[in-house]
Amino acid sequence: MSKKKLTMKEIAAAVDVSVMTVSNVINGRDHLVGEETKRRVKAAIDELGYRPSATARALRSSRMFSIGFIVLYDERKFLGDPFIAALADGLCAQLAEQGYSLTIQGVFTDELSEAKAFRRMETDGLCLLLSGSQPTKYNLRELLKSLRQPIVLFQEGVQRAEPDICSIRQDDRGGGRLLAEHVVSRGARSVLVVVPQVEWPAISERVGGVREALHARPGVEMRVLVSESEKDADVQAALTNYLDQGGKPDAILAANDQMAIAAHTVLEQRGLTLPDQIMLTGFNRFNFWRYFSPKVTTVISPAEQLGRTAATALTRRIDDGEFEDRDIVLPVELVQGQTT
Amino acid sequence: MSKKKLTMKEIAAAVDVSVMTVSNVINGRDHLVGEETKRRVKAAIDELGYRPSATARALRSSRMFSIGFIVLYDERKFLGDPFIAALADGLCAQLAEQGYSLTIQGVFTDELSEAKAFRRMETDGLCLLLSGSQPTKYNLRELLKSLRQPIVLFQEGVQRAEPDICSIRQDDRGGGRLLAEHVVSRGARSVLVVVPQVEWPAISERVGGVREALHARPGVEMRVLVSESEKDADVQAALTNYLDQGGKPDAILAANDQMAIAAHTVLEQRGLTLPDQIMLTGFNRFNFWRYFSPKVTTVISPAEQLGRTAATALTRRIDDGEFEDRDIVLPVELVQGQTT
DNA sequence: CTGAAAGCGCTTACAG
DNA sequence: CTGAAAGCGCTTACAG
Repeated sequence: MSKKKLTMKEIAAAVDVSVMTVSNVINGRDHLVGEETKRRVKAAIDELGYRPSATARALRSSRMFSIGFIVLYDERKFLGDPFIAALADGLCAQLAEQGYSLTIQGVFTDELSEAKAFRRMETDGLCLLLSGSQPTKYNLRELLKSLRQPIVLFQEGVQRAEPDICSIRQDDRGGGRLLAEHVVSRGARSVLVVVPQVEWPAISERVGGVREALHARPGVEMRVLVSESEKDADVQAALTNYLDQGGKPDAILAANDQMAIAAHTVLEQRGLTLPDQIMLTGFNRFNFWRYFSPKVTTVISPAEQLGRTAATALTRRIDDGEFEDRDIVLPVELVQGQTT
Repeated sequence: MSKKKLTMKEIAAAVDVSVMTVSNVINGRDHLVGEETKRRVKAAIDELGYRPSATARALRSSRMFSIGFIVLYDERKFLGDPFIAALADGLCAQLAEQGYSLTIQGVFTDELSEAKAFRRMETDGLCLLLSGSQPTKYNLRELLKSLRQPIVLFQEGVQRAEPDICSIRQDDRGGGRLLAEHVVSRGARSVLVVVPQVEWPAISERVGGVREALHARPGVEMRVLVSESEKDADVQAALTNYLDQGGKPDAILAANDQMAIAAHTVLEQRGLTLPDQIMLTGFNRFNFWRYFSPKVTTVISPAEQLGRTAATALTRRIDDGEFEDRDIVLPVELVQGQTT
């Protein structure tokens, strides 16, 4: 194996053709190269172990074959969050299949203003998972437009007149509907929805779905309990307070599995038996779900599939010049556990 | 905001200096630029919203400011695995701080031979998490050498005479020792270590640590139970079989938390109470750990810190030309749960 | 089907 | 302290 880095020039010299021809062979422009020449060039490439410089290609053709994934987060979780990890996993797997690589970047919400992260990214497209309050998000939108890259936004609502942004999300509304119908069909007449204070679009959708389903059932009462955050202690404090004040829901629909599990501790302490005296549901069924007993009735998040879908949508967009579909919603599925 | 992409040329023209001077300002070569010139260049950059092309810089200087993370895996887990996710998280966070980006790539063990993943990577350094059997790993080593990039290997033993490979791992041996000493100090006289058949170096180390600690305690018996895989069903089958044949360990030390939790089901079915009749320990304490009851005594994995350490080691290596330390071991910490 | 020339946007290595 | 020239390794746009 030689010391120096090989270039097209060396290959061209070895086969005695021009670099142009080598380039054509490498890029599969078969109609521009003779059968025999092609064979000889390929042989030389294999033999000498040449690999093209992606950097040089990128500089000249402004195609990077690389997608960026930027995650905005408040707390210390990022890839520790199972949703984010699953998204990244799906993205990575699908992009690899299409010959793209994935560059990941976590950005703290308050560092956003500098937006160094974005500016450094030299990619053909960007995937974004936002978080934080709406005003921050608004500034972000402005920023995104200035990047002139196709963008996939995860778990956000449809975009207005922004043609180069594609929204990909799971059917949170449908999930809310499924869960509400499920507990009602099992006898619930009063439902308590527990949500964190921060307004994630996904969570609003879930609540919206519950409301929609219950509208069709005039006899069923729905209340919303807002906990300060999605942390266990906050959820438990809010629920304890609610029950102390005489609240007696037939079913508690938590905004996600973690919150449902936190709520379960309170119910257990009070000696409430599930599902007889009270029902409980979560949302998402990530990996940790199976370690908790009882198994909480929940809805399966297609998180990895969201990532794969994003990869496909973006690479198509890069090839075709526009997004085929700018609002993609993936279905969720109810899983009955032991709590309903 | 202009349509066309800005280059250094435009900035240079705007301030009426040469591109060379703009380049010097951007790269902080302050001794080469006058105070006043520098100020004016910076003003123009801000005003016009110029950002340098990382690609062009990379082509010319062969510095990518990018690190690759390649994960070899057999099963469908990749970033779904909490260890991998934590590693990636730490890497990403620390690299971002140092102005580097992270490119992630998952590679199936059996696709390794093609090694396309590696060849495509244009990075300044590589982090690797291997898996699979030893022979595969051996081929890999050969491959790594041919890449001519500094490499960090996670959770592998020290490398022989390979100067540009740095091993970073947690103190699995020490963790094994801690757990063994702990159960012995609480009265265990016979210890059963449960490991999966696949030989991960990290797991061999854990077993080695247990053996080491028990050597110092002549009265204590140690046995090793090999389960076909680390899957729940396999662990449970192996343990059931062992107990059926009359095995009566005082303590079961599982190779990790998942396996400990799987084992717990078997102990529970048999009506064994923990920790009185039998003790149980795991390893790693990832996020899911807290969802299981009882809390299993375990050891905290510094996984995220391993990632951060890798980032620091690699960027230093890139700047200094060689690794400062080629075998870095991070400490683990015992957490007593309710099972010992 | 094949190739010589120009250039992507920077940095290196010089000369002033 | 400042700048003109060359070149990193490819692809684009042409001419034959």
